[in-house]
Amino acid sequence: MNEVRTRFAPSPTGFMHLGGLRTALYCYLFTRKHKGKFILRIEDTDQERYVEGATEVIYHTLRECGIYWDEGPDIGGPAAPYVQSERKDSYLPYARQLIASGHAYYCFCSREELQQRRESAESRGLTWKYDKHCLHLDKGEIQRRLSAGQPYVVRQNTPLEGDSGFDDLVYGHISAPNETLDDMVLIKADGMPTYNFANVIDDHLMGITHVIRGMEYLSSTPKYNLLYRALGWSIPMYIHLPTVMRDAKHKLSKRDGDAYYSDFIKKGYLTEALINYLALVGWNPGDEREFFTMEELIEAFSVEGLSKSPAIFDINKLTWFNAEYIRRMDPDKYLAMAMPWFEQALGGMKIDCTRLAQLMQSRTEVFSHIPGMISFLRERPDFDVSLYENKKQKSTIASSSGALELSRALLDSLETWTEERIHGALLPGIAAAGLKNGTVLWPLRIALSGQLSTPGGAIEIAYLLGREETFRRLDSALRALRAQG
RNA sequence: GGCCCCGUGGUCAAGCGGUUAAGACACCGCCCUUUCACGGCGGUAACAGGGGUUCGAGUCCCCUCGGGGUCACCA
Repeated sequence: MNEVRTRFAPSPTGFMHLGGLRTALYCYLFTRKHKGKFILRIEDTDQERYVEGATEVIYHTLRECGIYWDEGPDIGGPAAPYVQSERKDSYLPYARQLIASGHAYYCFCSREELQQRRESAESRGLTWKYDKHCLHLDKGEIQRRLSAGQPYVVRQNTPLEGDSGFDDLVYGHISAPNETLDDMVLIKADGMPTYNFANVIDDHLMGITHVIRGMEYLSSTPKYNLLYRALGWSIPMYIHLPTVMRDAKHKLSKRDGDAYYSDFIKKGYLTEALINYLALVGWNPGDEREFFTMEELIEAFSVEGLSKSPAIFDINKLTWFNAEYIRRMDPDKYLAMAMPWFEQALGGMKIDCTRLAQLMQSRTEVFSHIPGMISFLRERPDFDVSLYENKKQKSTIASSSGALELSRALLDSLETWTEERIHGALLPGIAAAGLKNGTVLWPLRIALSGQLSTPGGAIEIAYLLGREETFRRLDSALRALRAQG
């Protein structure tokens, strides 16, 4: 069997979209699995859509994700160049060859004429398809217009009879009656090839054996196959991928503002978690495994595991993956990654960040959630005394005053402010008073934090806050309670 | 609208003619516990509908419905 060669062919029109990233991932996994060559090709035949710097974004996003190409614009290769705009002279000869063999023809219809005829057809309830008007121009007429410099495009001459159905590795047999196929434009008036044409030519010239792409190309594939045959080339294998959806009705789109790789990274999602999750949207390994390194994905990947139906991107599940990856992270790495978020929430506050990180690691789902979870350390929010009420802890607003006074008295004698000492002062004292731990520690935590749930309990928070701030908050809470009662 | 594709719980998704129809996320409950989170245990919840074929259908066929894609001198 010949070597597997695949390609990922994005357009440099913006940031890396998650749908595109998943396509690149599957393409990469398939290729590595089969020990083939993965090629990166930049499709920039549309000058107007070119975005400065977009190519670089593609490069570093892929590399950051652990997707490496064997041939590409920046590293070269036997089929160079790998940027379509640099290959523009190579398409026209093939178009001419197709014209000569009758598989394509010059078309001089202007956009206005086309629009008119299309509208006319549609108003009569007919489905518009290019009417092959220019196919019937005689040679002399064509030559005359050409020499007169009249603008033209080159169109594919699709047959009116027969069938161009083909077999897709994921979707199985796709039927395609030729009569439904339109004569698509191959060469635009500016001399540049259309995406459709350039794709076929480049895939062949680059020796692509397996075309892996989104299923939006499923219905144009028959036309591509006609081109391959007309040129006498062998048709690649096709692996079309189901769409990644935002919800049942919409695909994940750039407009949502939530679809770019960089958006997720900014929010504090980990690349590994994102890749792991993305791999599972539209593919399953056939067993119960959920956590995969890139190596394991390569090992497990198979076309049989690919699904045909569109899959909704579930931010919930991604977040769960992210939280799992964070929990499994080396504590030092967690501290390093969490630090900027700690600083954002705490400003210049002096605090034991190592301890804070220990408390936060199992509670962090997404890094951007951190500031909201710990900002109470910097400034205690105003809170309602009803927070002191907790049935299970036998804590009431009435009992809380006493609990706080007791806490204050027990802590007052402490000189060394460590968790161990705080614990050692508080718990025996609570026991001696004949109270339940929660009855004292619940209100204490509320008084110190001003909120129902916190990372860590009363002792940890008192420690993090430091002696001075702990007493300041205790006293303020006591005052509020007295004012109340 | 024409053509193409898809249709198992809220979501991802096993299942490839015979299963009590897995598992994961989410949700709910219980346990652990000074809150929350983690962890442990348990629970609610699905074959879009209708016809066939078959001893037997989520699995095969047809129709209906629902959804997506595509019909550009965009890629």
